[in-house]
Amino acid sequence: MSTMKEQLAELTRGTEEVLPENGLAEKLKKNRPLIIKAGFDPTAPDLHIGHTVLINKMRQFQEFGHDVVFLIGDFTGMIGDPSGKNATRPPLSTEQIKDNAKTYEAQIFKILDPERTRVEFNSTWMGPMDAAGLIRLASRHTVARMLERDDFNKRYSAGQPIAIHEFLYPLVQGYDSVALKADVELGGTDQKFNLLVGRQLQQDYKQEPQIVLTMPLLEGLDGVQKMSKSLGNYIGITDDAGEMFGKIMSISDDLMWRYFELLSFRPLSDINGLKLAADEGRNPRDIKFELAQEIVARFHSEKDAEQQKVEFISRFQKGAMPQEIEDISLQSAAEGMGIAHLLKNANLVTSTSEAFRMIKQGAVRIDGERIDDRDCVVKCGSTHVFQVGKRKFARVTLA
RNA sequence: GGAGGGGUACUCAAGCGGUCAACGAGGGCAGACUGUAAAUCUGCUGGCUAUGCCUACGUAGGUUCGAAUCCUACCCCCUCCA
Repeated sequence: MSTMKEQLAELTRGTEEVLPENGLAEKLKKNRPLIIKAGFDPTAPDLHIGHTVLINKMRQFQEFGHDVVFLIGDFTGMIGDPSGKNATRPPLSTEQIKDNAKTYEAQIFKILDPERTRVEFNSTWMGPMDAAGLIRLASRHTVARMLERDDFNKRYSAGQPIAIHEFLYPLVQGYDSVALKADVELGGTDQKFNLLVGRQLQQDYKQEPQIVLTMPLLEGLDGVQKMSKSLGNYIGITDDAGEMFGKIMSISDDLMWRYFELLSFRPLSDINGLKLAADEGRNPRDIKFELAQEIVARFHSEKDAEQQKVEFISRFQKGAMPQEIEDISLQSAAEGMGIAHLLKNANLVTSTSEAFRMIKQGAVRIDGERIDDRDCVVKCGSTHVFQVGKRKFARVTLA
């Protein structure tokens, strides 16, 4: 059993903020399992490793014997949030939410211990609440305080509209903490305000307010914008091992350190050692290997991680063809098929126009030989490896 | 309810009768250089049965030899006033 001090050091590692500052220590002094809450949106069951920053933190709490609640905000999901740009986001059905929850579980249990994770839905208590209850809840907070929230504030002073229901979302989220009697709530830095509303509501409901612990939002592969599916700069936790390994290897050196800090389970002393090694001339690429291996091992296996490293070295350091190339069979009515059509039919490009463009730019190879002739025809009864760019390969048999 | 502003490709943003598949920027993709890093340079960035054709500037019509550009109606968004 670790001392409280050690616990505290581990639990605050990588956090953006802990509010109030000494609160967590106070809670830990209680010497009982704390209730740790973290809320998730039911509409996006496909997690990427950016989300795991938070889940990793949940895991740490779990390791110290605390109770983790994975809260799915299905109530708001059922209403459907009409704010934002894509106005017609359809409300989710109960069925869909159940499916999404299953998907969530399959993904988060690669990190969390299922035995010690409670999955809850806020519709459990929000569903039965009537209009009077909601108004009572709304009376706990003032417009002025709502407007303190940064984004509301900006929109308000910029004369942009804020719909009434947007004020209700933080209240509902805060009420979730009341319903769960949360001791600690984890969230991204963007959630800070909402998490603080939880504290206030708990006090109103005569509970000891939760500790708010915010985690930074992880930058995406571009290193600038936050990781998100819609920006396409993400590493999905269901990505296959090769893809995952490759994506990690493609990040910049600066970003690598950020990922070490937020994604690695290795102790800080280890990471500092690696930084020192880099300063002394060790190739950052090799350090990146270690990161890639750790992450791939987490979501796949040690064996996969090792294999991907070997594969990576042969592919990119020695310029070999990939080990596994998808086999595709195509039929042709004529005696052959034009290269552009073949590439399109093999899904190496999205259109024949794109195929022509790629050829023009020297990105297309057949069995390693660059193709310059856009009218090149591949004869039937042959099998060749086609390549577009550095990463797309297919072994096509033309019948 | 009234007044005004606006809807252009992945995003922002020009264009306001032909030379517009649509300037420019960002993003993305590809090539060179590398460590599948960054930075930098270059090219590309609607589709097709491919040196031509087809579809695209909110939607539907209209004027015109010709429209993203003009007219009409409609839809949507935003701001201000009430």
